[in-house]
Amino acid sequence: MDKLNVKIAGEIALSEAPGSTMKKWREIFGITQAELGEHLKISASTISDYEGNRRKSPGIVVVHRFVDALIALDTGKGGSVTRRFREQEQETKFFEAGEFTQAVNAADFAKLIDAKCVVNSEILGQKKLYGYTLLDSIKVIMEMPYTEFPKLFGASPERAFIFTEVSTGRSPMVVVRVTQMKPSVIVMHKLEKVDKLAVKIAQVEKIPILTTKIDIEEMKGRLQKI
Amino acid sequence: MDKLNVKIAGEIALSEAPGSTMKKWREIFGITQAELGEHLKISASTISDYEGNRRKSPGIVVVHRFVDALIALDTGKGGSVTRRFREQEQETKFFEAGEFTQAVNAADFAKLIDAKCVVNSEILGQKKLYGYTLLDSIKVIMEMPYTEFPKLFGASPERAFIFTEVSTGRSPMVVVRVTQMKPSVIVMHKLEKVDKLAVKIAQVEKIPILTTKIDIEEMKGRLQKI
DNA sequence: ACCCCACTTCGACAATAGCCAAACCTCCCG
DNA sequence: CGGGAGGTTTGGCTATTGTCGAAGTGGGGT
Repeated sequence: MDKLNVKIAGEIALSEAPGSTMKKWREIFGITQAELGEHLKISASTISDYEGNRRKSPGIVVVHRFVDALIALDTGKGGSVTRRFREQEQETKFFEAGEFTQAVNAADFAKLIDAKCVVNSEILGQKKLYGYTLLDSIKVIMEMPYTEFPKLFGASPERAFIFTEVSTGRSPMVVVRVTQMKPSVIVMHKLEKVDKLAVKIAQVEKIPILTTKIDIEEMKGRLQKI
Repeated sequence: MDKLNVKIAGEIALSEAPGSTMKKWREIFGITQAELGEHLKISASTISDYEGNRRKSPGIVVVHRFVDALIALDTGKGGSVTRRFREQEQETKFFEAGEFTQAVNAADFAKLIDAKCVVNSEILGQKKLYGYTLLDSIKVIMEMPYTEFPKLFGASPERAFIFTEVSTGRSPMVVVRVTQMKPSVIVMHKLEKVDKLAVKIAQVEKIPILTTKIDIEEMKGRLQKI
């Protein structure tokens, strides 16, 4: 059952003037009484009766059909309203952080996620991780306001940054270079060969770079088990 | 209108078997038909009629009363169920963030919320604020998962952290000291005298501390106007 | 001025909700 | 075993809902 549907239905059901609430939602969806009536196979005047609060306690079946009709008609038109509400619901998520309950050695971490160390492998074993942050590199770079950057650290800066949607791996490293964010380890998801500048940055910053090809959900699952 | 109420009402309204859903919720609340009936001044058998789905489309007024009764009865018993759901549903409710549309000087900000600067007042005028974060200090320390910390920053780290429910002000400052969160200004709500260690931390971190006694809702109102 | 569209208002009527009381189940427990 | 607590079932009565169509209102647009 969809959250938006439940919300609309709930609002109508708890309203002192259910009809007015129905009207509000119909208008939000930009649907005319006639359209609605046609879809529901009832006359437009019936809709108006409801919206005018002629029925003080419409049955929930009416409410149910009403809500479904709004969604269905909206979907038929491209679903713009529905989409807007769904988007509103989920706060823009640029990243996902997780913490480990105990320190994890970076080399063990690499094994866990089937990763290969492509840069600075000699210092990998020295790094400890207390958590990880999964980031969509495109989104981080293109959409995330720079003021959000400090957020990426989560509880501890001693963590792995796992970049997804990387092409050459250069941009993520540039970001690491020019900002305060200095993770212990960087994982590039599904990266073929690492950009030269990226390698240089990693060396200067003394951050090992790992690459892995396992599925993201699979990876999250494995990390959760720590 | 409360979210939990809307959710229950919405679920009932959209259910194929509304009575069963009503029953489910009554049981979740651990209320007997008799209790419910008494509260609603209808017979228990009527409740059973509904729960047995004898009415295919109960009116929303019935649903409304039903939901209200559940909440009221639960509240009368201490509100444990209600509380549990609220906690479950809003993990992010540890804090409330707001952004200003323009930079605000910290000294002006202090005036706006009737605050007095008790530490580092000489640098107050140098600080700029782009937003604020209201936090319940007890909750933040006791209940907030580490992974939520980064969210506190909102759009910009140059903001005021307004701690409510403070006793001496020491713990919030310790948190600031040991984590990455370094706001521009810290406001302690209704704090009598500031703890000595807190003062020291503030000096080390160069963060002014303000205190104010105005009502929180009043404060939110004033901040919204910026 | 005229018309169309979106919407409102209202009388009518069959179908259903809303409610009760009384009888009936079913555990659980001393 | 006996009884009480919690729940279900059913017939029955009245108040409302669910629905229509016809007639009416008001704001554009041409």
